[in-house]
Amino acid sequence: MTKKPEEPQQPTLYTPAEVANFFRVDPKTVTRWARTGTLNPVTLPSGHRRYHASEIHRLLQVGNTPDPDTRPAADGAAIPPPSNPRANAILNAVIRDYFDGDPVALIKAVRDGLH
Amino acid sequence: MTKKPEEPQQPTLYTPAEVANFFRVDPKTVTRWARTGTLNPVTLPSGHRRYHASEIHRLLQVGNTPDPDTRPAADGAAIPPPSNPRANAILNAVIRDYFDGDPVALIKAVRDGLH
DNA sequence: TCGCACTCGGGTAATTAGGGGT
DNA sequence: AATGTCCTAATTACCCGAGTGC
Repeated sequence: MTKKPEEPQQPTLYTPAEVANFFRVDPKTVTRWARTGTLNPVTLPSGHRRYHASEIHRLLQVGNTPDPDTRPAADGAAIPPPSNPRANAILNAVIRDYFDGDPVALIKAVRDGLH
Repeated sequence: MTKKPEEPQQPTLYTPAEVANFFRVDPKTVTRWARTGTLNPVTLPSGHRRYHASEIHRLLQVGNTPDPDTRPAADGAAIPPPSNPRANAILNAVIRDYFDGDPVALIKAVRDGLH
């Protein structure tokens, strides 16, 4: 982020319009899905919504390997990214605010979200 | 990160770009939130802003449905979100931006920070 | 001191939410 | 029951130039 954007990264959150295009429906319909609980988006302070890419992909049944989102190169992924002090700072804050200060809990959460 | 537990933990501060990535909005929007009082950032002498991680995390979880509601168990699902849905958006962003989209790399980083 | 990416402003076009009615 | 469309108000995105951070 404060680094370089370089490649067209895959967003982890989608806008209503993007989701609407994926499903070929009106954005209004996407909004209804959110209100009825079909989708669980992130809500901005203003009330606007952003939809989890993983959730959208799952519903689109793109659940194959070509999933453009978080893809763990299970195999010998050349060289693991170097430890980033910035990332460490953020992770500490996340662990403190979301996982009761327990790093293991975070690892579990991420791991559970993988297979 | 989880190492060097010596000093009193300083509050983690996010840049406008980082906050923008977490919410999938334009950095300008983050600035607007600050001006309208939605966010109470640290203001540098120059006028630039830095946002408290705790505050961002709090807003980020407002729109996320904390309840593990009944989800359509679509088999062959893609990568489901982390078990802690409230940390979903931010963790995915961190994985994407700092760990080359590789969740395993994040886990390693956290694990290495434990001892 | 230089360079580059980022952030600050404003101004204007494009999206979004919400309700109502089809 | 589920969508698509019309409307308004509110919010957000992209444009610019200038200043700041690292």
